[in-house]
Amino acid sequence: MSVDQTAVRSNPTQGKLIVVAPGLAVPGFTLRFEANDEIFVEDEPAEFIHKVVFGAVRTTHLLSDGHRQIGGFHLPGDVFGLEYGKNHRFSAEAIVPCEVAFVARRALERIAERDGDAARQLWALTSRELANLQDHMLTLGRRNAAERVGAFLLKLSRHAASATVELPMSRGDIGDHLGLTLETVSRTLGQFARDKVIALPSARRVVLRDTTALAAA
Amino acid sequence: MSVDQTAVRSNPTQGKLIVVAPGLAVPGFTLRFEANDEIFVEDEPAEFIHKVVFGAVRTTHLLSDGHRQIGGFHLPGDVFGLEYGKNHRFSAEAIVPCEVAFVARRALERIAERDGDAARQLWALTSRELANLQDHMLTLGRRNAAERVGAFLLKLSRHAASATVELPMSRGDIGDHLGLTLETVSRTLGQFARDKVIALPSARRVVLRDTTALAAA
DNA sequence: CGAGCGTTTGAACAGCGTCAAAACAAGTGG
DNA sequence: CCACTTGTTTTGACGCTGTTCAAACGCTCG
Repeated sequence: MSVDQTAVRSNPTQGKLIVVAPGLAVPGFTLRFEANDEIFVEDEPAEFIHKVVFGAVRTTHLLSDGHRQIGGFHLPGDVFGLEYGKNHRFSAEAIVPCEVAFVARRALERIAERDGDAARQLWALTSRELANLQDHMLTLGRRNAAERVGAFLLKLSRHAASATVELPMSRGDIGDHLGLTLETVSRTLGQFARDKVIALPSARRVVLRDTTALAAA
Repeated sequence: MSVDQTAVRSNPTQGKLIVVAPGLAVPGFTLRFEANDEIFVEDEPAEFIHKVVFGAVRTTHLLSDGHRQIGGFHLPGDVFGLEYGKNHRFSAEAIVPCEVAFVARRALERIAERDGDAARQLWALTSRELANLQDHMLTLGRRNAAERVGAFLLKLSRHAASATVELPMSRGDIGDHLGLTLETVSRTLGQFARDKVIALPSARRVVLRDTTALAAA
C-alpha cells in the first residue's frame, strides 16, 4: 500500500502535530480507514510509525498453514508499527472505522539523532512493547481458556478504566490473539455470564461483575 | 543477591572490557556460576546487563499457580538482562557451570547520553529481543507439540551453525519454554528419533537428520 | 423483509496433560 | 570396584480440555 493512494481515497489531514510520546510531538498527518482496511503489510518497508486517534487496530501475522496470529489490539492513544529493522514484521488492519496518525520514521530519526531524550523515548516505546509481549507470552504458555479470556477482559477493562468493556473485535480475532478457536472463546464468555462473573448485554459489550474471579479463572 | 557476596564466593575477574554490541565495548567484570545458581532475580533492581561468556543461562518467570515460564535460553555471546525499566522482569539462572559478564547499567547509560550510536545499539538490542519474542509468540500461539519441538531444535542448530546440537537444558526446561510438559517433550523427541528425523546419541545430544521434516512438523 | 455475517450451541474426536512406574545416568561413599 | 542414592528421562494408561465439524440462531443493513 502506498500512502499516496490511501491519501487520495481517504481525505487526509496534513500538517498535524502528533504526540508520539510524552514530550515528543512530531509533524505528521492522519488518515481514515474503514473496517478491515490494511494500514500496512508485513515485510513492507516501515516508512511510518502510527498512533490510533479513534477506532481499533489489530496487528496480524499469517502463518504458512493458514493460521493467523494476532499480535495485539491497539486502541485510541496506542502507538503501533514502530520498528527498529527496515521492514514491518506484522500487518496492521482496522477493526472498525478508524482514524490513524502517520509520522515519518525519517523525521523521527532525525530528531532522535540530535535529541538524546527523544531517542530514549523511542527505546522506551519498544521496551514497553517488549514488556507487553512478555506478559502475553505468560498467557499463551500455560493458561487454560478461562484464564486467557479472563486476563484479556481484565486488560481491556484496565485500559478503558471502566467495568464496562466494548469489544470492537470478533470472537475469531480474540481467539487468534489468545491461541484459542472462536468457539472456545464464545463458550468461555457464555460460561462466565452463566456464572455471573460477567454480564453480556450484547455480544460486543461485556460488564465485569467479579474481577477477582476473572483474575483467578 | 548482592554482587559483592557473589564476588567473594565466585572469584571475579575485574576490569575487563565487555563487548556489549558491535563497536560498543564497556568496562565490566565476569563471574562464575554453578548449575542452578541465580544470576539475578525478578523484581530486583536491574543494576547490570549481562553477557554469556561460556555456559548456558535461562530466564524464568514464576506464575502464581506454581507454573514456570522460561522466557528464553542464552548461549555464549548472547546479551541478557537488558531492561528499560528499573527492575528485572524475569529471573536468570545458570543451567550449567557458566561464566557471565557484568556491565553496570549506569556506565552504559552515561556512554549512551553522549554517544548517539551507543544509544542506538541499546535500542537495537531491545528490538532484537522483541523480534525473538514475536517469533516465540507464533510458536506458542497455534502450533502442536511436534511443530514446537521442531522449531526449537532448528533454532538451536542455526545458533550453533551445526547439525549436531548439545542440549544443556533438561526436558522440563524445554517444556516450560515451549508450553509443554516434560513428558510431551520426551515423547516428541522419541518420535522424531523413531522417524529418523533426528538421531539421539544421548539424551542431551541431538543430530538433525531431516531439517525439512522438522520445519514442516 | 430477506440476505449475510457473526455468534451460539451441540456432539464426537484427538492431542496433550496427569499420574505412576520403570529405566537410566551420574555421583558418593564404603 | 561395587552398592547405593539422587535426579533425569522414558514409557504406559487414562481422562480432560479444547478442536473440529455441523447446524441453528440472531443481529444489522440493504
